[in-house]
Amino acid sequence: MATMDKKNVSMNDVAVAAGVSLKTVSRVINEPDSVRESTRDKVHAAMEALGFRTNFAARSLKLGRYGCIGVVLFHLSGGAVDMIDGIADAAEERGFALTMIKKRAGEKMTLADAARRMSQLPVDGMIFNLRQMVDDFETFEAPKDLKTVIITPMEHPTCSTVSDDQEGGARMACEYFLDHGHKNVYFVAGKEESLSSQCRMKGWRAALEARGIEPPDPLQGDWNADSGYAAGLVLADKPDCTAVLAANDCMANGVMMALRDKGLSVPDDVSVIGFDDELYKTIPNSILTSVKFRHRELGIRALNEVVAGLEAPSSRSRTLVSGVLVERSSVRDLRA
Amino acid sequence: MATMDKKNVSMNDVAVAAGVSLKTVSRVINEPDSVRESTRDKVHAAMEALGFRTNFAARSLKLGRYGCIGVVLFHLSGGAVDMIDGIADAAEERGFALTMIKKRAGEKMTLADAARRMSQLPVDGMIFNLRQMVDDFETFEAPKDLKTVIITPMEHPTCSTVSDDQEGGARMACEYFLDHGHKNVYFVAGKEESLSSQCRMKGWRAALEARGIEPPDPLQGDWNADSGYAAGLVLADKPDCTAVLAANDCMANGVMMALRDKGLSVPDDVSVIGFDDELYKTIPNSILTSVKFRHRELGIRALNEVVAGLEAPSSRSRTLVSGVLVERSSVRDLRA
DNA sequence: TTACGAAATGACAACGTTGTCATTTCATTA
DNA sequence: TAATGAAATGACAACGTTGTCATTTCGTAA
Repeated sequence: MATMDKKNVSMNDVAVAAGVSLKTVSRVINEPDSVRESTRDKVHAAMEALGFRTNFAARSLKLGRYGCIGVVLFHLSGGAVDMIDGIADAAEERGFALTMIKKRAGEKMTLADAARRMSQLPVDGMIFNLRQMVDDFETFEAPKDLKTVIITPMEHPTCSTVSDDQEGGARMACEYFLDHGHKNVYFVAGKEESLSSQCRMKGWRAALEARGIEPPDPLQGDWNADSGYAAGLVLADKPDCTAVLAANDCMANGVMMALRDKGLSVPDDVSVIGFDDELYKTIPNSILTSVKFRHRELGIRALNEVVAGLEAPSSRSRTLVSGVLVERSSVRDLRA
Repeated sequence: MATMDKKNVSMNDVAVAAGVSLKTVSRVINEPDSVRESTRDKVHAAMEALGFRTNFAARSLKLGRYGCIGVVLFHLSGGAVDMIDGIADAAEERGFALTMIKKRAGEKMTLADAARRMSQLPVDGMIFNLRQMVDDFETFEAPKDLKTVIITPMEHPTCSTVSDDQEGGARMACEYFLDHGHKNVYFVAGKEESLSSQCRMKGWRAALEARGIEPPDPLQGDWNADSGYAAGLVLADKPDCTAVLAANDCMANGVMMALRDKGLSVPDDVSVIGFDDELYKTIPNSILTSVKFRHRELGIRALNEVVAGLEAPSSRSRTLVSGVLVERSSVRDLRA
């Protein structure tokens, strides 16, 4: 009555039970067509009965690959969900699993640290999600045998990178203001160390300067609504302020609330554009025009780039995923 | 000049280069104290020179374990970020990496499917993040050699589960209303298929019934502000409505906006409580009292439960992580 | 029936580690 | 200096797969 269940059922156990050779079991799994149907059935029955599952370690040792892509999260923010979603879906589709590690809060992790850790894990290639500066960014060289893609707005000298076109998105929003007859655009920045905020600011500056407009001093925020509100109070007192670009929707909302509290109307008195297009989730009948980035697409591209690099020892590439301006009614047309 | 760089550097290569035996190299890595310092240095030098990194597959094949915990995302929502964050941090701390797979949109994945896929991957135990019902929930049995923890508000007959105490959180909010002198509480639900919404509703019902109050019909929402706004318009017309519990903050905000548009004041005329405590990010000077769940803690608990099950072949357990009522000023005290 | 080529199956080595046990080297004491 | 035991090192097998090549079985035609 005592069924002695062995710890791990191996192919050999299955082979013995089915009365065939080890190699035949292997064939049933990897090239079933090369095995006679009657034999196949016996083997399948034995596998079922014993509860066999192929051993990942042995298999990948033999094959020399894992079928896993590493993901290093230097930073895990809200937008990261959709990106991970994209990475995971694309991986699934191409038959890969993900191996994930994360920088701990407070911990200092360089690209080299991440690469070192990853290369001890079951991983054929890797993706770094990097939204802030890191010490060895310029000097880092990826392991030659581990295709590495970095998700970051910065260009890297040797690694492939993928990014939202944050700068382009900001430029687009600015030009939208200008094309609607606005003569100037104020900017509310996100957290200072955030690369996203820096890029958005850069795009804003570039767009204004391209039309010969001197950019006013940007206002410093911290991504949250309260900092936007504070900025809005300041802006409400500037008579030349007709257009405000806020580095995200929460701050944009803060700005709008402050303007309203100061007796100004959006968009009649002041026009506002935000980023991320997420205000509609929280505010009913939201009117905020916003630049939306396709984070999911970003993840998909990153994963595809890694997988491509696995097959062909590809060179460095740079992918930009453009943003989309979601138009609502927070921008007034000053022409005519 | 042509340096022939071998594809993979093995311990044997290092051993030859350092003039020691294979086993000595192994020892330098796994039990450095048992190796004379001079030898150790030679080996380290050789490892450095050749760029040696231990082979994950071979190592885990020999050891019979991977040092990885599997995470299955049946569902990837906003709150999941913090949970993943917790899982990842706790894993890091205990020296584990994560292996992740995700249900694709539209795909049908049962617990058995997930377990089957995972057991072919490098994984010592696994965590399922399950926020909706799944066909084989009741009948599922986890592989005996793979400790399985399910993050879900439902109790499972054989697997350990971890969950926010959603029901308790809703009860807490309700009682808070009642303790402040309210005679009844209306409820705005989230998406119908969401277990979170169902549990929150259950807690709301239970709290009212416990005080002999007949719960009014709940209003159906879809998590977004607009659906909350619609509910708010309806509630504004109910003279007996002094307290509204909305299943999340976005809908709560929608309710508040509708009430305001109907000329009612929060909290003077109607009191409101939400869930998740995230409105303050989007709304400046937010007054919304909200039940906050500690998703990060949830992830940590889940991971710890898995790891504990690895060491001691533990039995089934059920962990509830309590919520916290973040008090602001959206509830009026009707006593006195 | 026999011979033949193709299809199906099997024996054995190899992947790169770690565990077991045997052997060598070293420092210490008589 | 020789004897002793402890410390350091090494030889070899084993983990569970897959690749290579040899062998057996089968169906078909002479």
